[in-house]
Amino acid sequence: MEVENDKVTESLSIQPRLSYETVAAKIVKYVASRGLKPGDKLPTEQEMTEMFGVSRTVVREAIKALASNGMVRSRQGSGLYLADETQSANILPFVFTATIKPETVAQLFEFRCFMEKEIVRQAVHKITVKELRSLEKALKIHRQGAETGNREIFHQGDSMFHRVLAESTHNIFFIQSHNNLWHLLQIILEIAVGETVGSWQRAVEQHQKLFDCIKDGDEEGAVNTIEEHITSSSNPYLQAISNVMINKSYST
Amino acid sequence: MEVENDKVTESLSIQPRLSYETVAAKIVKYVASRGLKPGDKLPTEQEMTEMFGVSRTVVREAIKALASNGMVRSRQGSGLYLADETQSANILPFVFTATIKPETVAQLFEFRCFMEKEIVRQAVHKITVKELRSLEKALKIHRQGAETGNREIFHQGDSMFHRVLAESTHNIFFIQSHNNLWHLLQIILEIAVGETVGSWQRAVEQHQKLFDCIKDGDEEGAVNTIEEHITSSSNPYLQAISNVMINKSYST
DNA sequence: TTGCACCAATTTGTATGACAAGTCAAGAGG
DNA sequence: CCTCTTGACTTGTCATACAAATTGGTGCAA
Repeated sequence: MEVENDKVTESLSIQPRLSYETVAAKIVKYVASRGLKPGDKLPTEQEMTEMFGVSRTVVREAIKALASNGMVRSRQGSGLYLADETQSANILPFVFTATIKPETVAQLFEFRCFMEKEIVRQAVHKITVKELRSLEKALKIHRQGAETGNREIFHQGDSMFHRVLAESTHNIFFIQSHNNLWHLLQIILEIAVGETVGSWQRAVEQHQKLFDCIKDGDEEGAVNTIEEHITSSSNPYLQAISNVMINKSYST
Repeated sequence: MEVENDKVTESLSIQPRLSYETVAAKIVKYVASRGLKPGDKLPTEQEMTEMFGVSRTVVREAIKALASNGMVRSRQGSGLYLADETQSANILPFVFTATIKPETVAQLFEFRCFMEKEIVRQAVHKITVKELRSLEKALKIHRQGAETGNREIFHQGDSMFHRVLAESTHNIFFIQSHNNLWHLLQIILEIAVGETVGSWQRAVEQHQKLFDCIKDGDEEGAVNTIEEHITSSSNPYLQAISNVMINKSYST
């Protein structure tokens, strides 16, 4: 009974026990109360030590914690700044590599499919003309990469297409979630494969079809297409990860 | 063209610039190569300074970065440990949107509603008996808090209920997304309100109804209930935020 | 005046030493 | 065998010092 209670309290983390957690919370509060925007400058470490009455060590650890979550960015010689909203955390790749398992990857794709379907659903209704043009541009790059066999170009088009799609929801949380997911996919791609995954041609066709559906306002068609797209692209990933896991000798 | 290329490379961010990032990466690598599991002990800070050839300062900042991502947990006097499964590896962090605006909060609730509906939908099918018991326990705490007017107890029950719900999806990405959302809500609650929001009694009733639906396998009823729950609880937040924004003089 | 190089102050990054606070296990004593 | 104490060990915090990078201004020269 008591144990469970402790667990709850801990997970809430409303009462930070450690000093650096307190300071981190205070920094967040400071930022919010001042209405600071991305790119704005934060007080210097020295000023914070005075503001919060702790040593520079603690302030720095708090900053590092926030930085690893992608909230602040520190520039040597210059100062601390609020990071760009859409930017994702920088420690994230490292953490993820430690916990990657075939099971996790399967969950990832389940989650991604769920997210992308909603993104597409919203895109059909909310996308602007400008975004539609960007989508078309991405599609063009994507196709060019596939035809010329240029992996980097292909990837760039792919990435841009999905990014614009996410942005067309005009909801920062969908955008960030998508960014994070995409980031993780890149890591998996890098670790497991390093080579081409699935059929490039098919991917381009699916993007084209998706684009047409969105342009025509065909929600059902768009959702079906994205689902097919995600599903067909997930299998190669899963297989690749399995292979990597097998090859690696895990001494338990 | 060159710039764009750099941007892509940067977004992959496999090359940490700062020392503490390098060390963080090495720690993760160490963990992965040893196949360490949640709960396992890590080398001491002292050992790490020797392993990586850096000062204890850097090692500690690296640890703090990993800790804030939920990967490691440090216990004073004891040592460093890999965090529990559910807590480990905060893979999907929301970059805290520094500018809390009514618009952002509205987006947050839209996103949350979308997420919670799916969580509930999955919970109906996947929840275990044990989790159902935990849910009931949370409900009991929640009600007790409401009846006695104890804000902390009430909140504890509320938090536990939703957490168990998320865990019942058995998908780490849903769990983490929920954790992050909840965390954001806490911050907003603390900044904007600091007091009770909405009707406690109604919240308890909705949880009870949701519990019954899940127990009976009534997916549609459960989804409708959670939607009603989120919607009815979002309005007070939005209003509170609006008030805060108005009261605060924002000199742009 | 304008442009350039230089310098000095500021700020973050890293290293080191010290002590406080908490944990843990071995050993003394019953 | 059990309990308590002690002391070594480990993380938490503080203070200081210097390195490295940035920034803004100063002064010289064209």
